[in-house]
Amino acid sequence: MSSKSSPTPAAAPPAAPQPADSPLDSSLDELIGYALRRAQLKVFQHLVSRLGAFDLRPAQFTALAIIEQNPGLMQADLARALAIEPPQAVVLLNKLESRGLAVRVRCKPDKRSYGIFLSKAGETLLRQLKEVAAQSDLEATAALSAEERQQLIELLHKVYR
Amino acid sequence: MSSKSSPTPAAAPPAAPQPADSPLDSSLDELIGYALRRAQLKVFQHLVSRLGAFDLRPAQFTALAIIEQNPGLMQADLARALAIEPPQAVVLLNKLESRGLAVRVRCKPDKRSYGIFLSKAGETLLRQLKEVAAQSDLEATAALSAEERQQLIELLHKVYR
DNA sequence: CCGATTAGTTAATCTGCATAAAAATTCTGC
DNA sequence: GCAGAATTTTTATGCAGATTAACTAATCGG
Repeated sequence: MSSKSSPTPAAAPPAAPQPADSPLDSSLDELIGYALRRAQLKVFQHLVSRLGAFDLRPAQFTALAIIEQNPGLMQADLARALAIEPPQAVVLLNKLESRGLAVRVRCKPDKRSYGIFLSKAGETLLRQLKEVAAQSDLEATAALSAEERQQLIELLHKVYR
Repeated sequence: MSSKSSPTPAAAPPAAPQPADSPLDSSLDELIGYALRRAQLKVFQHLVSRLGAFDLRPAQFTALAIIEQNPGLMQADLARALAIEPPQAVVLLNKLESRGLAVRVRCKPDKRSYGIFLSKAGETLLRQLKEVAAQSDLEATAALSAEERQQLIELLHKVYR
């Protein structure tokens, strides 16, 4: 009986696993990382579907918001703020610029770098997007009270700050 | 004045944006989705580096934990629990099986499906992995007290349940 | 027994993301 | 002021993860 070719199963077949997808984990439920991943996935997907109406991805919305708060910043700064590599900032900005939402301006004494700004259209759209994002947030976290939302935000800030 | 070829910048160049990466956002800080994404990224990357010592990815660890809790489950069930598509479950299981951590057993009356089980080695390794994951969790959320961790977990469960 | 359905697999494709190298410009030491 | 190092952006390449479509094998319903 020790001549099994494959590793020996460690438990006997209990016939039917429950087909529901909710109680399939258990030891994982104690892990913050696991809960974070699942919650983030849900909220993110909700936002993706909402931004889809504008043909935008979350990172592009984030980029617009960062540019608004830091007009004239350089691409390398934007990349760092988005936690992406510079080459990705290029394609992201290309998209935003080709859609007329942001502009690269050669204005510094240093002619290697650009200053990045929102266009008027970008500013206008961003105002809408902020509302959309805020609402998406509320909807995706409908199970929470306003108080709990505030608690959650503060705890999350503590984690990544 | 209306003859600009590119979209008009909406703000004047304020010379130097602060190079720090911390205070680059602001309206984003009110969004739960944004905070979730950043916190999740941090905790996830921490776990990735810890599991790297075992040449495992987080999804593989999660799969092992799910198999342990649901011995004999079918691949389709596993895919649903992991929120991945069946073809991905195939490559994931191939890896686990080739490393001798899990086994597919044709045992059901239905000879199309497999029952999936942990091997002895898989059970042993999983015990270690759980400790590693729990510790990684603690380290990545070192800014929180035990109480705050419990609060955070409960809030996150409310969001994705 | 035969068509329709289901579980698993394979293959082709796509995407996001990272790394490396290239091009243009600025800075530094002498 | 000039050669070489450093910096900002861009281009090119490659890779891991994921999705889709098509294929095989087995079950189910009449």
